[in-house]
Amino acid sequence: MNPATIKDVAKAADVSVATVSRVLHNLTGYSDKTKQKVMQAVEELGYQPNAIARGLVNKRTQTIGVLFPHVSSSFSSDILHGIEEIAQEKGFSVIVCNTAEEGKRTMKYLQVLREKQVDGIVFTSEVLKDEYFQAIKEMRVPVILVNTMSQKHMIPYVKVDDHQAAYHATDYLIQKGHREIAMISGSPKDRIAGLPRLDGYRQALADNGIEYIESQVANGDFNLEGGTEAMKKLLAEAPPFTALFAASDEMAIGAMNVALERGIKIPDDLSIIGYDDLKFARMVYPPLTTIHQPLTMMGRMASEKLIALIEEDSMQVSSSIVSHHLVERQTVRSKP
Amino acid sequence: MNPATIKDVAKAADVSVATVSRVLHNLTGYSDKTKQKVMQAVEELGYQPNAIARGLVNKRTQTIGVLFPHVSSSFSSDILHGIEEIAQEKGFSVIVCNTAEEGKRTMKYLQVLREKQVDGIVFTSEVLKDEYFQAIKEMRVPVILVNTMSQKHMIPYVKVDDHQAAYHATDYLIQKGHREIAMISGSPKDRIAGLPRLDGYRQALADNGIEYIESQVANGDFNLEGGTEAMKKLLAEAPPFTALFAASDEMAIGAMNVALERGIKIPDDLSIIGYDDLKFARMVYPPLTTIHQPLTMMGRMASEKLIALIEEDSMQVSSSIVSHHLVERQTVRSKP
DNA sequence: CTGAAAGCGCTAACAT
DNA sequence: ATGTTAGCGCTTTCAG
Repeated sequence: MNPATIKDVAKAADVSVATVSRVLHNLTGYSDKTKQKVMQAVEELGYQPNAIARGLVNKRTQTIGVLFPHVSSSFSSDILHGIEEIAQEKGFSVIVCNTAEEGKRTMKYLQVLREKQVDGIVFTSEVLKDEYFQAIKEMRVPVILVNTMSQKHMIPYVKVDDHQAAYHATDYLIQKGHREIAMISGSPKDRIAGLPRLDGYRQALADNGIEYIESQVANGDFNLEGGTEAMKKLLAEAPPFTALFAASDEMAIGAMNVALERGIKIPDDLSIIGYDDLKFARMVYPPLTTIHQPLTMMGRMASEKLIALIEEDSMQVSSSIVSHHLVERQTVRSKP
Repeated sequence: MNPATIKDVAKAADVSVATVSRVLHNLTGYSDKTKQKVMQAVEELGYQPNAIARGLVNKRTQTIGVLFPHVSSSFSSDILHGIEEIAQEKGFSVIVCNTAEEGKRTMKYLQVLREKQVDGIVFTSEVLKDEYFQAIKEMRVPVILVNTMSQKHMIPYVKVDDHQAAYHATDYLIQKGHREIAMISGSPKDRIAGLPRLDGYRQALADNGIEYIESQVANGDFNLEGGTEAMKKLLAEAPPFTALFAASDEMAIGAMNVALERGIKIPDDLSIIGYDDLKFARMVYPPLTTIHQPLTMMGRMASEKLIALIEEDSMQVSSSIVSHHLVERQTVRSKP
């Protein structure tokens, strides 16, 4: 008693498989009576089409692959959420691929996705190495980049303008009267999220006639521990500062915690602004003022673009810089 | 110039497709020389097997489906992380399915998974309705439940013992000398995570000769806002309490925030213990003492069990109660 | 309006 | 050691 196939339905309805296929796809070319017979047979047998067989002939699997450096971060899961939402709406399934740190498994996953004949790929938060690009190119499926981009290759992406957002954050602090502003950054070697934010910070300082002091910037690797370490270093080695821009919420919170431990009051003694606006930014106390990245929306946009590319297979690129915004909560105050 | 198929390889290597298939699968029955020829052809043509075609004949897709009520929560993504990790190790891909609140899309997704011929299903954090059970049964693939269970049907699950964990949390507070202990719970109608935790709390009180006071329990729906509301209610309506058990970290943090706002010092004036040990539990200040659920590990276990069921198709059930543990951080202190 | 038949790319008997 | 062939379940000409 295997699952019913289209043949079984055809037999039960006493028609040919072609006809069954026709009514199942709402095509023309059958009488109402036939349709009834077929529908009834489908019903009785509990027939469900086999998407694998269909995929084999159509060369379309209605499936997309999404690559993440870490699936368990709040960051990635917000993006995934958006992607999945649109995908399911449009009748696509999504395969998640955790490429692990440094994209160790990226190549392997790209191969799997190829074998599984996915119709498209979303590549997130990682630099698109040439190797990856080649592999994807050989697959002949559309790709879309989220939260990353490639200057070398013309691939559509969806991201915020990191430079601009960092500028915005820093400038906000300056408008609040701060002049001694430290920064906890990502690695400057990170050309996607590290350098641009650092540059945005420097530019904002420069535009406001504030000298950039190298010791006022510490690298925190984007995570909590990095943030606490960087903060300690800043407190020990940097000239005094009244405000701090952290290039990620996690680092901002790490910094807040060492401030709290040392009796530095936030925002009274020190103003802090973060970056990302992850869910927990509003859960800490005081709630963190930060740069909001519309991650779920970015996921949705990426999904939409990708599916458009798949369906029309008009291979024209069109990237989106989505706008960040600054969420004022309670970790920044005007300098008296 | 379509992607090379096994036929192309066969032609290029001047052998039959059967032989190509043989060497590709490391079977026996070909000479070394043939193997060389085939390998070379594969290389030259950049041949990659088509998993869809393979799936059609093997009736195996090497794909599993995972259903979540919300993919974007830290909670779900930790589980997903574990599932994906093992799956990829064992050569399986995972399709994520966000069933949305109240499992609105569950049935629809179950159908998709059936059509896509997944080899197995992980069902998480939601009650398995009869309707779902029937649908899965018809698919004839193994299922495994994570963070939920079914008394009605014998389906293997992986979860912690909520009753016991809640007992543990409450008893810990009692051992620290507290006697007036409030609780912020989930809905008592939630038979998976709501009621058992409430019962565990009550039992611990009872076993220690402490009277259960109904007004000392407020419902918070597991989320931040619920937590703050519940805390406000408790503060307004409950008899004074020196300790609080929140049935989720989010609610605990919501409670902490209102405490902070009202000048209630934690843990000096009030001890708080949470539940889950999500990533941000250690990011708040003071770091939250809580019940740790090994979510990633639970995901791994589920994945492992599921794949075992798929591969041996020994349909024997075997559930796991995984052990929680209490993480002492800084939100609980002994009552003087 | 309907059916027969040729594949889609691959695996697995069954021959040789 | 190697080739031939019959499907897997479905879609889609092409005939009637």
